[in-house]
Amino acid sequence: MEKPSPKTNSADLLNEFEKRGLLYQSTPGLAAHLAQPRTIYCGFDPTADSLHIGSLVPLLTLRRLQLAGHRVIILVGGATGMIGDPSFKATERKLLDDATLAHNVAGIAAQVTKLFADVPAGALGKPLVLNNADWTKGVGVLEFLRDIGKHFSVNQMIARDSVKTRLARDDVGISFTEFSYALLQAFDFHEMFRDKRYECSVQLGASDQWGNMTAGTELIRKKLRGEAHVLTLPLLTKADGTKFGKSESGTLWLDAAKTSPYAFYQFWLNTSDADVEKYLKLFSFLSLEDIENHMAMQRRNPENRGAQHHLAGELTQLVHGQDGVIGAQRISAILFGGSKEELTEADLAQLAHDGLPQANGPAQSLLEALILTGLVASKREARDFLKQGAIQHNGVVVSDEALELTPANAKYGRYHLLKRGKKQFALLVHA
RNA sequence: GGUGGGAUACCCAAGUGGCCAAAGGGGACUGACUGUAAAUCAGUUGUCAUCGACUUCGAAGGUUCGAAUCCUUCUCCCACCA
Repeated sequence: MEKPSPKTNSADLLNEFEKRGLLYQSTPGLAAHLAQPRTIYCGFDPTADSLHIGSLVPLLTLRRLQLAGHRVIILVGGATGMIGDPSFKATERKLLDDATLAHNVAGIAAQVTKLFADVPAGALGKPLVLNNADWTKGVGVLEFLRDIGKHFSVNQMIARDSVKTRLARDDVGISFTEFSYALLQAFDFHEMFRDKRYECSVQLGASDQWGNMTAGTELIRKKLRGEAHVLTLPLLTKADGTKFGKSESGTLWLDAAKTSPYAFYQFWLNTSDADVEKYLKLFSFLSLEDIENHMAMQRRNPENRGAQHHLAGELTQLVHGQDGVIGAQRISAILFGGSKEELTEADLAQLAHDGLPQANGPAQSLLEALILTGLVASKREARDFLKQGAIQHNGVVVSDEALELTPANAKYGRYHLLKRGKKQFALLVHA
């Protein structure tokens, strides 16, 4: 990794970023540059039709910048997505076909548009969502190699750490296609810098993008004699060393249809004590003073998990809106509040309505119901869980796989609340 | 085009005729303890079933009583050379 450059502390905003742990590296002179309203962009690769929480730090940092009076561009990589970024990746990327790519670009564009809908326009205007395919598609190969490729030194490119990972391995290599990714990304920056509609002069990205990003500032300097800057965000880590952003159910998407607001809320609520302060600083819009207050209370009464509650509430609000938070909190209160025996019919109807994993069906065996609701992957696994005492039916541990779930033993003649392990719930509802 | 190497379960990786549903590690999950935390300890981790059966080691054929392991063809990947 290239060494972090000296950081200026002349601008409050960057100062704040640094205190929050949002600033990893930046180009010299960034603080002075940001003294005036600027346009700042960050790119997102359309590897799926929704972004996931891994993209939340850059997205929210863009939000901070827009709120501070700058204008931000969310760039969806319709063009670069065809290539795949090799930075620090162990193996060659899978290429996506055109239809998938178009679908993904559209999905992400809609998503970020919604996410920034409530942000006010600054001196330069409202946030923009762009697709780099718009200016990349029409460029010919010869033109590109001649005008852009000429400015890149292969010697420098292969010296980068982000590429070395791949060059060093003896079982995989790197294709020229992937190797070219940095050129395309630099070209994007160059185009948005040059275009009078954007005059984008700053790029934001994760720390693993440093090489690709500075390739852009170099290109702008050489070709346009322009001044452009970059700043990178630290890679998010967890205190116990495991990977951030995964839960039992897999990737946490920002799309409510892929990850329910309830599951999203629960993810943040389950943040460990060791990580919650860091997350509040990175993700929440609370001031540093307020965060310190939360943490003081947290240290006095860690079992209340006040900091986690705030984190979960604020982020669910940002991503899923008021309705999302209310639903998620309601389900959480019902499921983790009192005894399951006390659930009212309205509670259960609410759970079903708020998107708890559920299935509708006639009377059937417990084993079948577990599979139908998706709580278990196979009968084999279901028997395992039953044997281990990990399955509850309406609040009671059950171990008989043949137990018939009928309207007779359902709550209010309709609802079977099933639980696997400590936190996985699902409903079987009779029509 | 030439030479050599490789493809094993979620991932990494051992295995080179039967003792292989396949070592080991990671990850994940479950139980205990707790605060829906962390750490720790114990267990589970191909599918279906009562013993047991079935499918799986890049793909398709073949040899054999028996194949992840041997043979043939094919697909894909990598390195070096031209």
